[in-house]
Amino acid sequence: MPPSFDNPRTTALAGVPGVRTTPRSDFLAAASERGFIHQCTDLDALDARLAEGPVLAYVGYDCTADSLHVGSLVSIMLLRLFQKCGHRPIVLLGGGTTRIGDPSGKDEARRLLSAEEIARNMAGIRRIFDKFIAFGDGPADAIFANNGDWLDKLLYIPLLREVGRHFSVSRMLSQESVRLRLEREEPLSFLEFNYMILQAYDFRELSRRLGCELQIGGSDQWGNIVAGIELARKSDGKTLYGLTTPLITTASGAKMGKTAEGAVWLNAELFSPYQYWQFWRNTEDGDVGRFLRLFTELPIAEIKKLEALEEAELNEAKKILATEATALCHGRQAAEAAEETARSVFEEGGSGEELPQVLIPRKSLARGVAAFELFVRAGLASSNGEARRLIRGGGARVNDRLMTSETESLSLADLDEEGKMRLSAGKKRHALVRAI
RNA sequence: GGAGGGGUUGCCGAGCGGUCAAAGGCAGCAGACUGUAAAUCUGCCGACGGAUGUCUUCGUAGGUUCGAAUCCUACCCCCUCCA
Repeated sequence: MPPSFDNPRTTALAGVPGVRTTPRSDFLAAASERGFIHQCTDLDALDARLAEGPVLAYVGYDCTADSLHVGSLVSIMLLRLFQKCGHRPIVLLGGGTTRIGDPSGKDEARRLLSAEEIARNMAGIRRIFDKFIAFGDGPADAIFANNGDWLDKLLYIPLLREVGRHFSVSRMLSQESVRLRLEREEPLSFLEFNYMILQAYDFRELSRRLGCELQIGGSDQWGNIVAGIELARKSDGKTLYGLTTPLITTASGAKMGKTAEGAVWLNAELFSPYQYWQFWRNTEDGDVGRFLRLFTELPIAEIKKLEALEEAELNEAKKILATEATALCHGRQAAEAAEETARSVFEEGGSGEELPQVLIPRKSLARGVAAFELFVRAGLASSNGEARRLIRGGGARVNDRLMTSETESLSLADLDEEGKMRLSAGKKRHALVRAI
């Protein structure tokens, strides 16, 4: 009996209650050991297939922003692992699907993006992958694909006749992404409703063009992935596989990836290596082991030692997590520089070179600049009002001196011997002001 | 097409002629406590170079009124039921 659409056969994992299988393939063994696997359409069969020889797998990323954030990192790390195990990853950029908008996990439709925005976003996203995955023409080199290459050319009537007939509306309505929206009485346009069909089409297309057999995605992609598997089975008689990664939340239940600065982006221009390092350094205690497994490549034995550290000792493990994760995304050198800055700032009360900097003309500084304005310029507050409140609330410091008046102005006299001053918003967020 | 319900500050959600920059919750920021953690408690949480001040905000555009998120008109969008 083939896996049903709504409730596919999910095989229990080694190490998870209800053990049935110990994966034989390197990839599944490592992926499950490190906590990457949430659900699989047929774990035993996939395992057997992976053990036979190299497989192609894809993950799709829509181009809704000019960078990806840590939410996507789980699947990126899993693709990286996949490649390291001798298989071939395909990174599918959603040049076509981004024009539709995936309703999965969203309460409302996104604003429609223009072709120019999508192209710009795609370029930004593409750069990220070069850091994590090796692309090229070799047998294990990864491939970039753009679903705009085929989706943009589709014709409506032929699509309906050829693909539409394989889709049952009642099944589509029962998909979580659709059902939740309807249950909440939130709007769901026909445009968005079609997203799953196009994603299914992508999977079949990649299987036809490149021989792709596996789609990996976040747990919210389950329905879309299964739809593709069903389509390929019905129209091509092929067996494809789906594997989802868990949604990563913090130990206290929050969705991971939000900080004072907003989303944790993977592009250095949007989120500096130092900020990135800080993000990982501030991991909750209960998440350290899990994050080390997912977001670093340290051997499991070492991770077990690190996560066993207690209380304040655990901070050492967090530093290793931060440096290793940052090294993967921004390079070892940037990671070590960030670590050094953090050491200087937090352990010596100094100021490191990696802190965000603002340059202020010497002239205006000579005249005196309102402190709240400098806080805004330094990115420590998003409006003058917010900066004022920060000062009023006793959270603002200049060179470690607590600011007491929100109208205080800062001048050349506040610069140190090196011609800089350090602004702090709370204990963790710092920036340097330099005169030019 | 018809009938009904609805669009409120990042989100959820009260308000239904003045006391409303708009209750409450969540998220966020800061303080205390700590370990750059969590939990907890406290304060802040539209913008504006100090304001019992000004401006912008309650789907959009008009209107009534001394005064509108609250009333009226038109329009846009969403939901439910009927056709």
